[in-house]
Amino acid sequence: MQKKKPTLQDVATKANVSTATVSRCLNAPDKVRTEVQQKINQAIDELGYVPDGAARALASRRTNTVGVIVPTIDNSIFSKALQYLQTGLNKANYTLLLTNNSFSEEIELREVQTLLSRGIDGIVMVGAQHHPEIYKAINRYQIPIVNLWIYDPDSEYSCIGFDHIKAGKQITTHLLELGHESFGVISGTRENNDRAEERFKGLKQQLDEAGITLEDDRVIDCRFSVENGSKSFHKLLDRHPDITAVICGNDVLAIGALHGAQERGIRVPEDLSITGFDNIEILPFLKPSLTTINSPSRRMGEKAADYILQQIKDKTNIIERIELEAELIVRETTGPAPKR
Amino acid sequence: MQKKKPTLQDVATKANVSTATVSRCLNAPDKVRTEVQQKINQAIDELGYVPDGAARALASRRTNTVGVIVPTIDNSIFSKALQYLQTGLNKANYTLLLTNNSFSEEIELREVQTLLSRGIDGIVMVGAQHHPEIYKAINRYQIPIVNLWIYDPDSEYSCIGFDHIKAGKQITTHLLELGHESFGVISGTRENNDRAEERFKGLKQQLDEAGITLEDDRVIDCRFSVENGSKSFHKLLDRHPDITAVICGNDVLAIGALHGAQERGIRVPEDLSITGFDNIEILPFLKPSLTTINSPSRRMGEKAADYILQQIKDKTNIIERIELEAELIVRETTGPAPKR
DNA sequence: TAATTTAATGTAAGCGCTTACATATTAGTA
DNA sequence: TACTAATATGTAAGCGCTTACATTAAATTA
Repeated sequence: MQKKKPTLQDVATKANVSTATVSRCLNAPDKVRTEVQQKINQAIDELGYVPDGAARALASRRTNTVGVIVPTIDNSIFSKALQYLQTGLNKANYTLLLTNNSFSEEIELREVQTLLSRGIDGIVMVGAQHHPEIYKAINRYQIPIVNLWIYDPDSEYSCIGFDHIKAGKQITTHLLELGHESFGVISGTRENNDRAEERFKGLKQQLDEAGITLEDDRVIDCRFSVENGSKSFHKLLDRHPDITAVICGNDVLAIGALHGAQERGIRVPEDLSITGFDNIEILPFLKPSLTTINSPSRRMGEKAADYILQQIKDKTNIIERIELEAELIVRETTGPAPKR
Repeated sequence: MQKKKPTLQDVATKANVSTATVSRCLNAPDKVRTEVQQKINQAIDELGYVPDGAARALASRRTNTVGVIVPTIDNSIFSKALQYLQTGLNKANYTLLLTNNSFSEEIELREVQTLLSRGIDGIVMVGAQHHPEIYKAINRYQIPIVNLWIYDPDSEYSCIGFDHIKAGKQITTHLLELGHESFGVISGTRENNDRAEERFKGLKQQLDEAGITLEDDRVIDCRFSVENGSKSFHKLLDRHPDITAVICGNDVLAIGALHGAQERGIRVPEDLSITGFDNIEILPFLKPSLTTINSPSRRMGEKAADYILQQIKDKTNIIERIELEAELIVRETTGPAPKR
């Protein structure tokens, strides 16, 4: 057994000062004489003292941590944003606490409550659609909150991201311009996923404007996986062999669709075009490489860190709505619609 | 402004009991009369009371959280294990606190210190190789610790995983049996990554036994990315055009290598075989599909949860070393060595 | 030199909970 | 019925910090 963990008091005794001075030395060194600081730091080293986070949090009402909830960590697109978020927070001596909601509002609520109860100074979530209790709970704690990955000029809460309706329209326009008229959509899970839902809304609007009706059986909802992408592709083409363009909810589904096309001997893009969403790393290396939309992950992460830190520092809760651009990246899976 | 957050005391007052009773009602309900419980729960609901984690941690010396540090969250292979770990912990009402070390021992040390200082009841790390201060720091807190993703029968600390030397041998044996004699290796980063290092050791041993020398210029270290896989592949084949088998440190690198081969017009597996490691979801859908080794991610996650919870419950710190099997999955990127 | 600021440190009251111990209540036993 | 054992609740002392306020020492000013 080790000896008991040293406390602030032990350090104070050893350095012959009061606990208050040690505390100051740790939190506001400029308020303590250099000479005293040295004495204290030496005592800290000798004792191997490490502050107790719980006690500190209880006394100061701050934890120097920010909670983040993403739908799933099994997605490199979130991890990229998280990485920059974390880097930003670390610079300011803040720690990131990460959990995932598995695309469920109930789980998300529970996770938020855990985080709040543990104590966090700010919270970052993905999307704007959350369990109503979540906002209540967060408001009770008066901490800044930001919804990532979306942009809504009328949002009641701060958001940093891009306009998914616009993005959905963007990719559809690209296909319309190539002359496509018969569409299929593998949307991914739209339930509890406002991003996917809005992208879908956008593409549907754009098709409507072009005078193209998207019947329900040309749309397939499924969980995001390569396998589901492939299966759904087959389902779509069984129903509508005339489809020439398949819009996928994300890149993973699109990879599956591409595989499905190859299984059927459908040439991409000569016979049929496929689009993804997110721009994951592997896309340029696929054959054919995948047309997609790039999410500004890095900037979302950076801006989120800046925003949260600013709010914490100023003890304010100013709503900011930051729009970033999502960019269409045309590669080899999209081409002119085949002649009839 | 909302009214101030209610405390245990508020609940006690409202329910006309002492704070001790409320506390018991929350932590050991069977010690409180059902009638009183109802009264208390009603008060809790009406006030919207949520326990303060910091206060609870300070008073009880427990946090009901487990810290986990993975090299990077940008890897679906870790996320799968994490998912099952999280599920296991949640069942026992524990929360998972996740951070990443970016493959750096220094960052890992800092993250560990943050976690310890915040308060965690157990810690899970990946691999056995850590900053020496890490073990010291953890020991000081007397909490259970488990190293995931590795198996070492002589390990000083608990570990759950598989034998990477064996895995490295396994994949090499497969290629040797196919008649390959000229090898190249894209190992990925081996620095601060004992798993990659041991896999490399294993494959080298196996080649040695077969009387094949692996010169240094047949081995390339690089960060794990598709692009690096492709670049490294070209470098290898520029140096040694006779190479017929390329062993990659993980699947992502292997995908890059596969791409490199296609760029060079090298047929896989007719002219050259490629192997990966991890068995990520996309592999079966590649063309050709990738031969790899499957990591028992799910079982690692589950077992880690079981182990940690058990140790916390029993207040023990019994060292366990659990070996799981990593399985060779032969697909289309490996075939007989071409005839000279 | 005395009065007034300013800077450095100490004192001590909590932060919101848990828990050992004391006390009150009820059930069980002879 | 009186006594013991078991059960339920209350009392109050911390857990290890931060911080408002008090105190003291040093610097500045008139």
